[in-house]
Amino acid sequence: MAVVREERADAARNRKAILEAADELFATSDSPGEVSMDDIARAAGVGKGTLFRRFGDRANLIRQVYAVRLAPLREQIQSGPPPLGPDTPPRTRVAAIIDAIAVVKLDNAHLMLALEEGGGPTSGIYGSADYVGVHGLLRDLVATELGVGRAGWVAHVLLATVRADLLRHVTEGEGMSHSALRSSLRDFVDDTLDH
Amino acid sequence: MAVVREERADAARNRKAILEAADELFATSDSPGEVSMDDIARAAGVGKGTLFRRFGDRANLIRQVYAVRLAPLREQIQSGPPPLGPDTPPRTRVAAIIDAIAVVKLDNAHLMLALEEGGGPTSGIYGSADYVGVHGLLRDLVATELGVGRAGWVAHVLLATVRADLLRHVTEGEGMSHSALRSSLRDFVDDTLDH
DNA sequence: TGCCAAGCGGACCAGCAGTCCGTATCATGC
DNA sequence: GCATGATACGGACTGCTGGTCCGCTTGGCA
Repeated sequence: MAVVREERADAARNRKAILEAADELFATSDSPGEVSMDDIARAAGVGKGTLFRRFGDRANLIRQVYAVRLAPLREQIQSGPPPLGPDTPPRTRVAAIIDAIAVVKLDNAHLMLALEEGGGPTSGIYGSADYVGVHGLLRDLVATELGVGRAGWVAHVLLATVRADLLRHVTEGEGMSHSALRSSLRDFVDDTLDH
Repeated sequence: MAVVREERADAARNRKAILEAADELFATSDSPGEVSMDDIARAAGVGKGTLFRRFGDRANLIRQVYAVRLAPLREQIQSGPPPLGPDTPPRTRVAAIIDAIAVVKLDNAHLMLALEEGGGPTSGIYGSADYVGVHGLLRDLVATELGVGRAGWVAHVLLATVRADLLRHVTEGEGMSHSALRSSLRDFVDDTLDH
């Protein structure tokens, strides 16, 4: 077993600076597509080489920023208290998870757009570990209500319902309030699980 | 009233060649993102300037190709016989429309991906006339079943359900057959309209 | 303090969408 | 059939992108 090399201090500092700069830029830019890697490097006070050395490519950088923002939610779902944590009746938990995802995406709209737009060339969001993970969990939860046959598909539909661009269109384009949206979403989840 | 200038013969010929070449390239390429405008110009036997003169930019070219492929469906919905045409009970019609959209997207998977990926920088699919149109129609149809309050949101959800990347993931990634997918979709639409 | 793996940065590259303009072609009036 | 001006053509060109490369610097260990 090889000893895992400790990350050098300057490397760690730069990683942090890059993640923060990227988060800031994605959060403030109107369209995430127009944030370039050079912009991020400059904002982080770092050379472009460093940026690519740390993160490999743009898609991965975006995923990492996203992972930071998503960590608390993942934590809550994996081992937090009800209604998100494991100690919750399936139906309630599904509703809570969908609601929580919606909230995170509404709060981090720009970043989530960046992820869903440029997250991967061929793969898209559906290939990401995050999607697969949450889909699997929802599938299992839904299966206890509707049976395994329909669960996989229903879980996809539930997640399609909280896609960042849809949420943005409904709130910014149609002017629906966040609370009205969340309530529609809740009704929809309820109805969907009623069969 | 100014007489509308007739399109010159060579211009018309080139437009057709470009649309056909683009359709072909998007249909055969694995990832639509890797089809460049130069590729299309070359395949159409036309200079790049011509291509941009006709279509303005990439997003618009994709929309035009898409419009050609979608024309028959739009026609059917606007004035065809049941179950797609206007002379159909709302519930049946909604199901038929969603199913027909799914079929078109499954049959033209690559092109639809191109549209949804690169259809517009900020706007995305939700800004497109096609989306707005079909959403409006579905909203009205759904309203007769569920009331106007929920109709707008439900129409969005129904359409989110037939997004090209989701359909692709479920069929190619998870290996679901087209018929199984369509049947899941039909069940889902039924259930959704049952409230 | 000396050493060297690890890390750094920015010049560099290939490829992209989109522009520009000198040249060629079409349609029309005669 | 021909002259003529509007229309369209094409490909060199621009500016910018994501990503690579490599000579130089730095951090951490002995």
